[in-house]
Amino acid sequence: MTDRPVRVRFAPSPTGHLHIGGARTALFNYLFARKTGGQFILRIEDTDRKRFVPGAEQEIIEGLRWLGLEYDEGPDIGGPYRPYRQTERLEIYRQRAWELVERSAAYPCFCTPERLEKLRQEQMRNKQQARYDGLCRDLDPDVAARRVAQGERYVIRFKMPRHGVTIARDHLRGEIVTENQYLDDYVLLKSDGFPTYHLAAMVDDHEMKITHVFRGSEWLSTFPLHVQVVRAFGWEEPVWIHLSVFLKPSGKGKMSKRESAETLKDGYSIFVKDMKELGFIPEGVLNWISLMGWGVPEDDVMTLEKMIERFEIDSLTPSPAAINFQKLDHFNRAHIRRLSTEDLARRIKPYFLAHNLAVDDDQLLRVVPLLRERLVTLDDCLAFGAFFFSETVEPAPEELIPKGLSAQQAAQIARRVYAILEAVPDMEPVHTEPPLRAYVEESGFNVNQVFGLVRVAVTGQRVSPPLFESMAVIGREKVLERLKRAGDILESMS
RNA sequence: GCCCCCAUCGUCUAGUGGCCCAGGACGAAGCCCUCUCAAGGCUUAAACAGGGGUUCGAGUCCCCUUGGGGGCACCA
Repeated sequence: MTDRPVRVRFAPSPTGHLHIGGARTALFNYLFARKTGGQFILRIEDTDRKRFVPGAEQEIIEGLRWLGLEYDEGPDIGGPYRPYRQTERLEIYRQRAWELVERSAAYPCFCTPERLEKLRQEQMRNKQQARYDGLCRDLDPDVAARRVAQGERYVIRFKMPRHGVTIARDHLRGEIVTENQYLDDYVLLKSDGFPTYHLAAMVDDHEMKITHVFRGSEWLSTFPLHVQVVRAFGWEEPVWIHLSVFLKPSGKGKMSKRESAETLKDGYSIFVKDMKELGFIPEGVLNWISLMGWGVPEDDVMTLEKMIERFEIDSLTPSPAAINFQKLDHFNRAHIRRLSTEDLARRIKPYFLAHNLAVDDDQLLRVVPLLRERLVTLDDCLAFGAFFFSETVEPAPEELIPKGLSAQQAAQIARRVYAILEAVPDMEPVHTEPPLRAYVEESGFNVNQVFGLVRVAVTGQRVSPPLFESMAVIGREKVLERLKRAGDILESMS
């Protein structure tokens, strides 16, 4: 059926933040489009006025842009099938709904919400499945038309076959057979004139010539309906691909609002908008979400290009996947490590600037190689390397004293190291390391004691990038200054 | 309650009837390297949910049970 050029779409509703589940749906759409040379479309499904969140559309667009998932048609860039916002297509849905009425595949329903609520209560009480009882289903079409003309409030319902079965085909699961008796006469057009998803999405997918529908498996339960609607119109069906859902890290259920908020405390998030601030890079996030619900044989650290190359809809998996933030860390770190020096420098510079550190670009370029393999998230650059750019460091006095030594011995080491480094032509490791190692030898202290002290003295911290390389970047003046200061502190303690 | 979907190491997964005493990755443990922290290298522990079939042969096909998930709206 897919001799048509591939056209796929990501169709979120602007009702909240763009989360990783949505991002992954967008990713798979994107990968498939790029893989096949087809088009990737962004469509905004904003027909629910009650849940509409102002700004949500913008957040979706920004999120996709940040991730690098460029679309070919969309509300902000237009395209041959515009508009791409459903509230701007209301007339189309209204006409299509009535087209179905004319084909006797749908009917106007005048039942009030109150009556439906009562009906539902009663069915629940009798432990029956809650569904429409079909009161308006067999109304005379002329009578119905007259009532509509008179301005009575109505919805349009789909006339679901009462008997037989509906066979729908999901690409990952095969045929899904549902007995029609369990299906309902779903509302297609609401009384406010807005369509429901069931109508709008089917109409748009058809009009926009969508060939493959990637969507969350929460749509599986209404899948038979959608297939029925498409068939009632006599349209060609797209290939349906229902993606697995994301479960919380424990694997028990989906993440709640509260749980989502709490992950932020641990430095993680399921919302794309938070990722940048948490120091994650698009490459890492993309790689992470791509591997939930997609089985790649080997070498799973991939760039977008690599993903496009390897993407196959047949290797998508239907089972739910638990979110694992440790993997986010892993992929983020792996991709940071792959960044060029210039690129990484550009990305971490803002973090230093935000902390009022004067960043010299040449110096930054020398810092990056020392930091690169130590960063899990971009903001780790501060914990690891703020001392490179700060005027002074504030070592904790007790940390200056190596294990097993007295303050006096420590002071002696600091003074001696100062003297050795002062005598050396520059701070390059070839000049600093040999004499200091020689000193370790003759002094009888061990490397950890001596280098540890120097590390705390010049970096202000116990953990840092390699000492000698770091000193070379810090520069002679600051190194000596900091060593002197450490010596002073230690002397005052002894 | 009813309907639908899913089911391999803790997690993400490979596996499409014999190549599997089940492979990779994350995480864990240990060793090596080492100026700290990382990175890197090597090694180890760790799974076919249970029960019935089908078959010469089942992780792979069928059924049941169990577990998990989703849905039962004039929300998407």
